[in-house]
Amino acid sequence: MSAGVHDHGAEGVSTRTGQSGGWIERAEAALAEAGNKRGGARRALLELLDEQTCALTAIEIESALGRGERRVSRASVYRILEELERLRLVQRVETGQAMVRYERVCAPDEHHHHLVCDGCGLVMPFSDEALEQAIMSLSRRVPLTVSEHEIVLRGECRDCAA
Amino acid sequence: MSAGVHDHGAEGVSTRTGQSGGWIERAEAALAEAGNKRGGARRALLELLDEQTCALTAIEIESALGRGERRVSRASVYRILEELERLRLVQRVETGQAMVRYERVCAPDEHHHHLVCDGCGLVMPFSDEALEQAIMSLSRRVPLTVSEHEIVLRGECRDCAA
DNA sequence: TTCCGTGCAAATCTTTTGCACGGTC
DNA sequence: GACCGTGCAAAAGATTTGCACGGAA
Repeated sequence: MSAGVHDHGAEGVSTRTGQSGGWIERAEAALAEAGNKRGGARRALLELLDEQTCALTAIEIESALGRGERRVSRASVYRILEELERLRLVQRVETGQAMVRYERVCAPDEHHHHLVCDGCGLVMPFSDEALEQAIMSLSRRVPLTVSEHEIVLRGECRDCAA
Repeated sequence: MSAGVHDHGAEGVSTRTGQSGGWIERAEAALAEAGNKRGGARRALLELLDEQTCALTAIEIESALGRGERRVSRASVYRILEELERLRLVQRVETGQAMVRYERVCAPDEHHHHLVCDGCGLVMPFSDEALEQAIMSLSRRVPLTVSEHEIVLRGECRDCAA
């Protein structure tokens, strides 16, 4: 089937670094549409998120940006992420690690979930068609108008098991 | 199939209040086995968790106990939950609501996941056999020795939609 | 008697908020 | 010029830790 673990050479699934079908452009357009002006901090954050393979915490984002040429204050990181989440350009990921993670929302066909290593904290994306089918079918039978779902598998990664 | 939403009169699934196949007894035994002495706070917390239909936050646990005859300090709530989690008698549930929730771990056939209403914060348990199958199958094809999984469906509950 | 369980208060850490300045429109 | 975006510092919460006492073994 399609248990695609991204960026790990497994059964062919999209790698999602960089060219993301113009996520940044889409984001900037949506932001403008929503009546926002441009801003350097937000631009830097968008570029960082667009390069990511998987979800980052606010702290990781802050320090990643600190290393580059455009420093961004932590308050701005949170404010910008909040706005992006509202516009559904970014989504939160709860990995059970005491801090929320954020990642860009990509095209539906790039929809994925997460593997978390309890040992080292590594977070990896994966996707599986059968799982999505089960979720979709389930969503119709539940007393809730389901708008999103999140799945996390926890365990021990290969390095930690070695 | 079996999209069982507990305690909502849907297609027959276990209600899980009270008689839980002796969860408290199992817990006390495991605790003793691990070299712990007895304690009033922990006993009260165990009884509370055993009565629950679904996951509670530490704060909710503290105030629920505060209303009863045995008050328990917040620090103890966290320490006890931590110990119970280590012994796999309790599990954390990340509902994306800024606070971690905890619930007792019951028999495998009572294994369930959660529906969360974005409107009012209501958390409901559900279980689905097809979903578990998909997860099990998937777990074998992933570069991680999977020990647990967590699924959250978010949306709008009937009351909030009305 | 020894050691664990618990309460209390202080410390940590993530996330949020208030305010002021500077840039965008 | 008006208003938004951003940095800084303080505030707000949840969770954790240090310490001392009382109960369990």
